[in-house]
Amino acid sequence: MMHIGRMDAPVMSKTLSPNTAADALAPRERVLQTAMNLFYKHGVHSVGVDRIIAESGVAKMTFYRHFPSKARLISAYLAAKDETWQQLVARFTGDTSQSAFDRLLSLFDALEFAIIDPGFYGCPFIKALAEFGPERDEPQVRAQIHAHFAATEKLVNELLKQIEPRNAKTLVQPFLSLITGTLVVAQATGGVEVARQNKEVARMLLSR
Amino acid sequence: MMHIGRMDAPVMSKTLSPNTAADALAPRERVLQTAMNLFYKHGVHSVGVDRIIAESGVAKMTFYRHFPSKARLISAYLAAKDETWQQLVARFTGDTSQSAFDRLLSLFDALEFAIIDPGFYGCPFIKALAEFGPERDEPQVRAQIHAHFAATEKLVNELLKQIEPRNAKTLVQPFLSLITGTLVVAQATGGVEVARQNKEVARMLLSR
DNA sequence: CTCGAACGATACAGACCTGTCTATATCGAG
DNA sequence: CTCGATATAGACAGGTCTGTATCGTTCGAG
Repeated sequence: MMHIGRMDAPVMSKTLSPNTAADALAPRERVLQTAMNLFYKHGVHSVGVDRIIAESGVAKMTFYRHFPSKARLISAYLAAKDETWQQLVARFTGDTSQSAFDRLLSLFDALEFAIIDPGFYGCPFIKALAEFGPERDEPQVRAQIHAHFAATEKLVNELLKQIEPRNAKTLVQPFLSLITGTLVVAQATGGVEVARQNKEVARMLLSR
Repeated sequence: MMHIGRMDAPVMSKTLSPNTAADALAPRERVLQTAMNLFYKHGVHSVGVDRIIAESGVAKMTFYRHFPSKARLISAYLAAKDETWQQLVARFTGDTSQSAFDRLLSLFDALEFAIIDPGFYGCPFIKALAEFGPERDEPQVRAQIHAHFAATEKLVNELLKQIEPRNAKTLVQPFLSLITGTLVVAQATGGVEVARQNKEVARMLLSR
């Protein structure tokens, strides 16, 4: 349920000494890296496997050996994006010696950190939610998307219950709105100041 | 700049008396209606013109007479979505006899009205923003998307300047975050209560 | 050294994509 | 009635999509 990718992990079969520099990665990692960039930038439905295969410099059969279908590659892409996001969140809000108040506010520092990256093009899961509508196909992908939002909701809910147990229920979704809205507004405007401003708004909401 | 669609508007060439009921519309309107539903539900890139032509019961040449390319149809789709949204906003916030405070809060009633519709699948422009990344193609479509967000920002900014002129600048993007976040959270969770909760949050922010 | 697994290169199948073309039918205006 | 505009029906071109198949090569393990 957690790991979508394979476990065999050839990672470094040949080229024991790093050859050139760029293409020294194992084929599976080259494919995944290329897919990460292209899927995130252009959307999963606008990028075909042919392009990923060409730009990753891998044979088609090698691609299909590691990812039996495009849907599996999309799953691996979302799983990797989720993992980096969870690590970022843990880095900013994981210090349990801090107060829940500070930890929740630090979530907006994590947003700013993500947004300030020049390679930021919006939240991958909001974009994936837009590309996979209420169809019945690709249930695996849809499950990953919802799991991501559920995890964020759980974190916010637990922190809010420590801060303001009485108003936690009515504040969870507003905080989720503020978080997702930060990412959408940053994507639409290209600006980065929205994260800091929303952090102050969050502080006000918690300090009534 | 405003109108993307054609002006000729055949609308009712024949069938002066409404024939059956459903397919009594002019071909152009049938195509646009079908495209509205399919594009909004499945995303513009997942739906081909062949399907729109088939489901609208129109000949291919008729389609291409009214919409010289798929991009033009997407433009017409977004223009129509924007028009209905602007009408909804005007209906809820256009009463200038009310206070700017009440008008801005009414915007969240408009959101609730939109979300409560069983055919709600998220904000068409957030979804379009996700499907049209930072590419250089389709500049017309990208311009429409940004014009939509700019219009919302302008409205919020003008209302905020009347309510709290001193803090308007730092509140515009938080309010835009709250608005877009409302739509994303409603899409992701399927719930409708987020609109009301965010309205109360907005009230708190304006009543410090 | 030999065998087998992984990889590269490329051709191929069948479906779908956008957009064009031809031929025909209908209907209102002059 | 005739003409022109608009509609239908459907074939077609050229490209792209996902996924499979074929043929070598490379390289490490036994």
